[in-house]
Amino acid sequence: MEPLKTMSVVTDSPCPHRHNVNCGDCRMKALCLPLALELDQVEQLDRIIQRGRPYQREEHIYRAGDAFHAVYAVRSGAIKTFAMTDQGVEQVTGFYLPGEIFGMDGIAHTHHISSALALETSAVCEIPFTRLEDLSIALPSLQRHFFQLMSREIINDQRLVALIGKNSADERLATLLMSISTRNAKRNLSELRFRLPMSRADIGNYLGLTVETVSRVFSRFQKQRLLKVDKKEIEILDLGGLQELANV
Amino acid sequence: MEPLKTMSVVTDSPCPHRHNVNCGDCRMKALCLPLALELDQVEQLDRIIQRGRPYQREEHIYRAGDAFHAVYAVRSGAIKTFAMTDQGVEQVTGFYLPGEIFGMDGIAHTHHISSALALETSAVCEIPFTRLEDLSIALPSLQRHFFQLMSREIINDQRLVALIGKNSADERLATLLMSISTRNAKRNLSELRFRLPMSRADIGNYLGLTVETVSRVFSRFQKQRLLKVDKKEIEILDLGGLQELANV
DNA sequence: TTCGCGCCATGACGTGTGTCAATCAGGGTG
DNA sequence: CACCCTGATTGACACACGTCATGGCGCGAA
Repeated sequence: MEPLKTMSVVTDSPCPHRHNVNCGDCRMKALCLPLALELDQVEQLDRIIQRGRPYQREEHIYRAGDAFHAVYAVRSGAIKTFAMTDQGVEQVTGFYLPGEIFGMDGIAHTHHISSALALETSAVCEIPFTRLEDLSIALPSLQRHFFQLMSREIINDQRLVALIGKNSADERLATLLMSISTRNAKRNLSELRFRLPMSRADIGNYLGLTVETVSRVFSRFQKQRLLKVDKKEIEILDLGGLQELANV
Repeated sequence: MEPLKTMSVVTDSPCPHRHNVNCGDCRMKALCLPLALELDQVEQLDRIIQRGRPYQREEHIYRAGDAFHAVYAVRSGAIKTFAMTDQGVEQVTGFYLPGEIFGMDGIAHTHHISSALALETSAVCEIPFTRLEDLSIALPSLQRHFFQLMSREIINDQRLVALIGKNSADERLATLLMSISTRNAKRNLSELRFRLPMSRADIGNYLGLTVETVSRVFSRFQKQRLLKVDKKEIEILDLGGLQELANV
C-alpha cells in the first residue's frame, strides 16, 4: 500500500479543503471572480472574502428564509442549490463545482428564497454582497465581470429549460454528463473518469425525471457501451457518442 | 361608426407607441429601471436611453449573432425572445410586457446568442450597456437595481424549469395565464380579460408542449368553466380555480 | 366572390416516462 | 454476527402527452 496522501486538514499544502488560501494562491482563480482583475485588484477583492471552516456533507450553506448577505464561490467539493414549491416539493436548481459562483438568486430579495447544501466536504468562499457592490463601484472591471457571471447564469437556466422541455431522458442525462465532463476538464481533471457528487434522486429532480428513469438510462448507456457505471463512479467510454446525444 | 381614436403616431397624447416620451413621463416608470432612482438620477438615466420608431409585428429588435450593445425595456406592445439550438430548433425563452426588461442574456458575450421580436406593434427603450455600466458606477442605487433585475430573471427561469419539469400541461398553462393576469394587474389593466399577444405555437414552445396539447387544454378549461376563450381573447371566469391549478 | 394560407381545434393511435412494487447491495450500528 | 436503512436497480403496467391526419375558420390576394 502506498503512503497516505493527506494525513489531516492541518497539513498545509495538498489538502483541497484548507481554508487559509487567498485568491492569489487559489487553484481556481482562473475560473472564479478574480478572472478579470489586476493583481492589486485581486488583493482588494481578497480582503472582503470570508473563508470559514469547510462544510461537511449534508450541511447547509444557507437556507430559504435566511437573510441574504453574500454570494459564494466553491473552492473544493460540490454544492447543490434547491428551492421548495409552496406544496413542499423540492426543486434542484443547480450543481456547483470548484471555481463556480452560487447564491446569485438571492440578490433580488432581502432573504434567500432557495437553499444550498454541501454534497460532500466542501470549502466555500463567502463574498459579502454589499461590500462586493462597493468594490464594484471602485473596480469597473469587477462590476462588468459580475454582470457577465449573472448573465451566464441566466443563459444556463434557459438552456436547462430547453433541455427539459424538448429533450428525451437519454438526451437530458447525456447533456448533464457532458456538462460535468467539460467542467472537469476546465479544472484540469479527467473528462473521462469522475465521481458524481449527487444522488440519482438529485439528478432526476434537476432534469425533470424520476429516479427510476435515471437509473434505467444509466443501464441503457452501459448496454450501449457509452459508459461504465459503478455507483457514482463514471467512466465515459464513448465521448463522441455521448456528445451526439447531448444537446451540446 | 364612432370617431377614429388615434389618427397617427404624431398625435401627442393617447397613442401607446409614441416614442417621444422620457422616463419621467412614462406610464411604466414604476415597473421599470427608474424605480429605485431619485428625480435627478432619472434624468441622467433618461439621457442615455434611445427611443426609435415603434417596431411592427414580426420585426426583430435583435437577432442571434448581432453585436451586443444594449438591453431593452418594453414601453408598449409585447416582445418574445427565443434561441435556436444548433439543430435549428427554436426555443422561446420569454414573453415581455410593458415595463419589463429583456436582453440581459446578451451581457455575458460580445454577441447576442438569442433573438427578440415584436409580437405586435411595440415601442421599446434601448439602454446602451456600456453607458449603463458607467452610470451604475456613478449611481450605486442603479447598480443595485440592475443586479436585482438580473437576479429576478434568474429566479423566473428557475421557476420555469420547475414548472416544465414537474407540472402537467394543465398546470403549466394555468401558471402562464396567471402570470400574464397578475402582470396585467400591475400595469392597471384587467386581470380577468386580456388578449394573448402570442400564438398557440409560441405558448407550447415556451411551456415545453405541442400546439395540439395547448389547444386541448384551452378547450378543457372552457368545458370546466375556468375560461372563456375566443381565439386570443381570454376571459378568466374562475380566478380561484385557475390559481389553484397554477404553480403559484 | 373564390382561392389559398395560417392558425387553431379535434380525433385516433402510439409511446416514453411515471407509478407501484419487489429486490438487492452497501454501510452503519448494536 | 444480524439488523436496519438508504440508495439503486429492475419489472409490470398505466396514462399523459406526442404524433399524424382531418377539417374549420378568418383573412388577404386576385
